[in-house]
Amino acid sequence: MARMSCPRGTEDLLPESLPALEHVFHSFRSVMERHAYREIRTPLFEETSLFVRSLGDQSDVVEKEMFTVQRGDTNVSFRPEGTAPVVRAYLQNNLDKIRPFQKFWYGGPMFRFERPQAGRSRQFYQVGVEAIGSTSPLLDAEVVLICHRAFQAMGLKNYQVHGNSIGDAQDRELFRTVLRAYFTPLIMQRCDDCQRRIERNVFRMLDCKVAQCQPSNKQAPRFLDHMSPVSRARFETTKSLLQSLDVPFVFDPSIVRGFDYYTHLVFEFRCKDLGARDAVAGGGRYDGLITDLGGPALGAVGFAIGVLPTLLALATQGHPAVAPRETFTPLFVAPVTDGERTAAFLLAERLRQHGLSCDTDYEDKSLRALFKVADKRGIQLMIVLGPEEVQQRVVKVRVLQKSEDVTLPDDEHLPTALRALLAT
RNA sequence: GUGGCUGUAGCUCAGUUGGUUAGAGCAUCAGGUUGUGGUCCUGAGGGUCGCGGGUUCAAAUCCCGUCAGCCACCCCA
Repeated sequence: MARMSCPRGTEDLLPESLPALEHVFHSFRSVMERHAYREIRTPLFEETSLFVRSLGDQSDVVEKEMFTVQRGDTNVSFRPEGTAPVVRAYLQNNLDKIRPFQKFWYGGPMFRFERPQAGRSRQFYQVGVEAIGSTSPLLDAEVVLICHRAFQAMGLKNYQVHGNSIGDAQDRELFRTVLRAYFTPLIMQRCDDCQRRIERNVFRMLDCKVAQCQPSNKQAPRFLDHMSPVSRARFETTKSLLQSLDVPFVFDPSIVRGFDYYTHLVFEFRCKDLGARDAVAGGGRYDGLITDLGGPALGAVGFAIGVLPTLLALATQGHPAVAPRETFTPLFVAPVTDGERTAAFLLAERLRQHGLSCDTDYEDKSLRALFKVADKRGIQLMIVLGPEEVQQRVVKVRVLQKSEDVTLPDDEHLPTALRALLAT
């Protein structure tokens, strides 16, 4: 039988690599708590219609990237992103009536049926926030700021925030018409993709990388010039606030979100130490989504950080917290002969009952072999239990770093004595 | 979904124009020291050369297919 492997685009996170993941999650959580965001957990799958309604039935994600399960008349999909589920939970639990403004954070796996490449897999991890119930431009700035603070806490360097405003739905409808009018006479000069995009997603044309499309992009109308004064003013407020807070924010008119529910601020954090796929976080304001899902007209803004791309960037930057490493256990009980194996097992268990992290041998290894293993694992104290120790009701403790042996009575004070030795 | 590159031990890689039992370093295990680690020395285990087919007296090596990984698109958190 062929050896099994995990499905394409998924990976096992082995014990050595989990400290890196924890580093990201812990940093994120502490920044969120400082800013009064509260954790929310939604199911890993939702009714498919939630994503169809929120992302749009013709978006690529809905059309071909969802993991969908049909059983009887139940049709669910593994969540491809975190925003729609949180908004759904907000509305379902009547939070819009109880306490309309809430700041949430969440973290966990998302799923998309995509072709895997570096920083992109079929099960990927995100941490993110959704601040629901306010249209304040201060909140726009806060959300970008805390993403920046989160990356600072993680120790990431070399990144910039690329931000843009796409106005409100009205602004965008207007601009769509303006852009189409501009591009239509030039369409024959554009690449094949752009010829499709003019109908499907005309905003993407501004972001086209094909050389032949560059000249007509340079002359293209700018969104900011066609936006209502109110929309433009709120973007200016957010932008200057961020600049005064030393957030590395740059205006980038090519940032365009694919989903219809986005309004006003859209942004992406990009790290230079990644390849072509250089985004480590993305987000924006989505004032349209809550009504799309049947709720009242409330504003909301959020972002999500890609955990694995962030880890990749931290790794190339040589950040020590993300290097693979052994899990730390300070104590090890080593039997000298086969006669003490059971006693060693029981002693280890007794120490654990006193709150000490402790391991012992399960492979019938020689004492010499146990010391070699202890050294590799960074054990601090080796508790040696041989025939003589058992007879005299003592243990011999080797302090590995100092190469010193200490004999301690094996009585009710042993855990305290070991704790004292660990502290030195 | 499209295109390109790669695929030899757990890892990093050698492997001469196709030629006999496919190698090294690291890692693992055991021993040198039968109650003591980090250094050193000795030895051992581990590979149907991604998989399938073809060419050939002979294939890790050449050809085709397939799968997987990587890279770039498409698209996007």
